[in-house]
Amino acid sequence: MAKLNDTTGIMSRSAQRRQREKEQRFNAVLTAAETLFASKGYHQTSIEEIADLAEVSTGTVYFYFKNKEDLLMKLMQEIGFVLRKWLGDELEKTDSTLEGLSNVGVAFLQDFCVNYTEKITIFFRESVGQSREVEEQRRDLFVRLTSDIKDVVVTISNRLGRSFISGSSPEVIAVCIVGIYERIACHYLLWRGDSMEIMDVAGETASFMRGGVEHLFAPNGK
Amino acid sequence: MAKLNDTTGIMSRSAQRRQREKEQRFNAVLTAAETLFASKGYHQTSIEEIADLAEVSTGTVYFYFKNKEDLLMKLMQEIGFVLRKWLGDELEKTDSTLEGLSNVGVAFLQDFCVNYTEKITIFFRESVGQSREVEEQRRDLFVRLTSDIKDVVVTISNRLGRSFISGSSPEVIAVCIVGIYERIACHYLLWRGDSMEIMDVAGETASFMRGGVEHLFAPNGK
Amino acid sequence: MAKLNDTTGIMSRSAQRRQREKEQRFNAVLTAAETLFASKGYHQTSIEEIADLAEVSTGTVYFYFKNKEDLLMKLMQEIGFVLRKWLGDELEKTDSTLEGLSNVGVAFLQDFCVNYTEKITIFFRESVGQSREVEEQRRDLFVRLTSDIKDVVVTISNRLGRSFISGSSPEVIAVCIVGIYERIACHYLLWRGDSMEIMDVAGETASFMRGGVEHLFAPNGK
Amino acid sequence: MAKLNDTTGIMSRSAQRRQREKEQRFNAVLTAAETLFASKGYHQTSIEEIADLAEVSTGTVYFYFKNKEDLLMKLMQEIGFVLRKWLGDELEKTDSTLEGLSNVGVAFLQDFCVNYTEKITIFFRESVGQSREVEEQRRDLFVRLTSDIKDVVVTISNRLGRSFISGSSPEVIAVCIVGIYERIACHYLLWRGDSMEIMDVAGETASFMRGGVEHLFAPNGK
DNA sequence: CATGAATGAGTCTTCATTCAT
DNA sequence: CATGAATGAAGACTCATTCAT
Repeated sequence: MAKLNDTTGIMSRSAQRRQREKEQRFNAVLTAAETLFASKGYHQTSIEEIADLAEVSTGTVYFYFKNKEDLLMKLMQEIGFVLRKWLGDELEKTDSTLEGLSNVGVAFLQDFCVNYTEKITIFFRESVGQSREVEEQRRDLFVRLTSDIKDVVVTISNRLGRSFISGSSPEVIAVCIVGIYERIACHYLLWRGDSMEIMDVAGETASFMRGGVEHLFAPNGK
Repeated sequence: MAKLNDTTGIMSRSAQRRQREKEQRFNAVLTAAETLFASKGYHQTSIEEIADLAEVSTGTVYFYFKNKEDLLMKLMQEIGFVLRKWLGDELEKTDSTLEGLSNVGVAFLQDFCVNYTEKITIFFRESVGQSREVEEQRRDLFVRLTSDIKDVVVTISNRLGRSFISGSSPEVIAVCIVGIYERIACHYLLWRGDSMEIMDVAGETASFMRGGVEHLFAPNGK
Repeated sequence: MAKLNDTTGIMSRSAQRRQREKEQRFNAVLTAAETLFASKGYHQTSIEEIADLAEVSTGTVYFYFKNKEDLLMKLMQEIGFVLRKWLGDELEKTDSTLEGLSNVGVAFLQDFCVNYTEKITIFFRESVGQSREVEEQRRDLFVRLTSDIKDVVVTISNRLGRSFISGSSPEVIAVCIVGIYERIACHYLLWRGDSMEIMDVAGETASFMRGGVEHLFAPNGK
Repeated sequence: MAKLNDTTGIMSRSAQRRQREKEQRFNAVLTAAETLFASKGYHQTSIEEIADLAEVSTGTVYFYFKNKEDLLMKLMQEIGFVLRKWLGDELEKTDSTLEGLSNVGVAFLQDFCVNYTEKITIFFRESVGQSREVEEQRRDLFVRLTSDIKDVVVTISNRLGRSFISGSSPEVIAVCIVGIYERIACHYLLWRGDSMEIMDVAGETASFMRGGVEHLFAPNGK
């Protein structure tokens, strides 16, 4: 996962072990924070609780993270990394068709959200309305995701030989898609806590998305 | 706006005035909280700051509101009231057509969000990830809005003599619509802070929405 | 009971009524305070609660009493008055014999404490450890009661033609007696809350007291 | 005195020192609280004052004690421990005679009260009429002391081959004794603040007590 | 006189952060 | 490096008291 100091030089065995232990500690703290932030909320979680769960001291937390906010920032980075990695992989599997995009949407709800509920919770709930820095990073991640999706949408349109009704369409589409999946996930997974239901609605959600995208294609030719 | 004690009995003039002043104070505090929560954030705002801005003492704040959380709850109530009132009025103006729904979407971004940016900010950002009670109320409001929209969608489909691909479609549609408008508002208004841009994208957003809705109509078979 | 302004002059009927109402209000507040102080404790009782129970406003409380402490002071005065009145009456009934003193002791536990539990609670518990003024008044009442008892003890000894082993004996005896009855009341009534038990031990307590007094008589030498 | 964590395992020297310092801090805070509670009163003493006197920060007070009430509770524990330890030691010195009991009574006033005036003040004054928990602990201590004394009284009677006029006599006697010494201490030491006088009355108090006890012995008849 | 809304000083309490060992 | 005790600024909240009506 995350690397702390990528001092990829020659190292003695013991130095390697120490290096490994450091990374383990770093990840232990990060994981503990993820668990607690998701279940109790960012403000309701104290550094001491995180340290306890990670089986380290509070001081150690501050060795790896500048402060509580930094912990959340690093967590967001990790979440962003995992999410975009997943999205990239999924998108690659597709053949740049609307069908493929639909499949990714279904997979997002049925696979990603179900398996990474904590990450989703932090991204969609706990990181909201915190400090300016966190908000900025949150926005960045959203922008990047939007951009990823926009690119796919553009690719799809090219492949189909279609254009959009305006230059801003791809972005609007991407933002809409992100909004749809955010709220569907919140509504059916975080609030209703029902991973059955989300399976059911995944298909319809994808249909809705597809309909939206198609509706912004410019009238087809001639 | 908000009424405190609607003791609409016989009252002396002076009693009426005092009653009025009480309501004014209540609203002054609520408005101050709205302003500060929206600009600085809920946690970054202290009761003292709210009191100062409302030109009352901290004690007065606690006379009208049980505690800080209660202030946020009452604020959410007010926001919910205004938002649903606005939505209800707008929806009524439409003739239960997709065209009408699109217009409401446009108006939401171009009118409501621009004129009530603070309310939008609190609803979409500052009320997120707070205590269980606040989260519950937030969810309630979302559910109610979703329900409002679902009803319209059903009405439209009836009027068109069309049905949906599944029984859950109207709800999925409503959730998607809410998600779209939430994120579009956040993206273009709260983050970019550009009320020009939101004017531009309002139309395309409405188109996307319309496409999504239509795509969940069952094939219009004979 | 307590008089507020003893303006015993000529008064119009309405003035008399108003006077009466004032006294009623004064007593209502005092009684409410007594009830609440005894049941919830002095510090746990707010002026507002007292006002509510007395069915007046907080402002009215402050019209009759300088402040919260004054309320406790006046309450102590009332308690002191009732207690010393009762004691005086009871002692008068006796014929200045040890037997008579014993009877008073029994009556104190069986009658007074049972009928005036709230007053006892405030005197023995709630008035303890408050401000300097209250503590002083408490001490004064104790001193007065001690003095009352000392006088009786001296009278009894005179009547018996006996003297004490030292000049300070009567006072020591009185203080001991007060201590005995205070703790017996606390132990069996306030803590065990059992008014049955206190009936049982009243006799033995009186015996103990009697034995103590007699033991401080100087040897009945020629 | 008080031990915090009696981890009597193997410890490095420095760990031992740190452990010792922790206990010292704990005791410093406890002692500061004792001093201030006794002199200014529980409610009139703020945590900040205690921290100042103990030369620590307010945070440190909360590191060792859950809250202000806990501080009082722990103080009461300590007082109870010291008092019962002293009483146990003194009673052991006696040969279970009334004479011995009298001596303990004298020593209580002349030694204990004079040397531990603050503890006495808190036990007899400042811990009264606080929260339910504190009152409960206070009662517990009283009950325990009463029980200790009851046991001695029973032992004495056995040794003398005498019985009491009723089964409840030993307890009544014990409660009376506790009451006597409580009030004598308050009257002469806390109120008059005269440690001379208490020396004088100690003997007579003991005589009174002795007379009381003897008077509850059943007639020594054949 | 009675009312009850307004006041604001006073406290407890939390907890992120630091740093000596 | 890890530890965890110590720090202290910050803030929520209470409630006795006042005073305009």
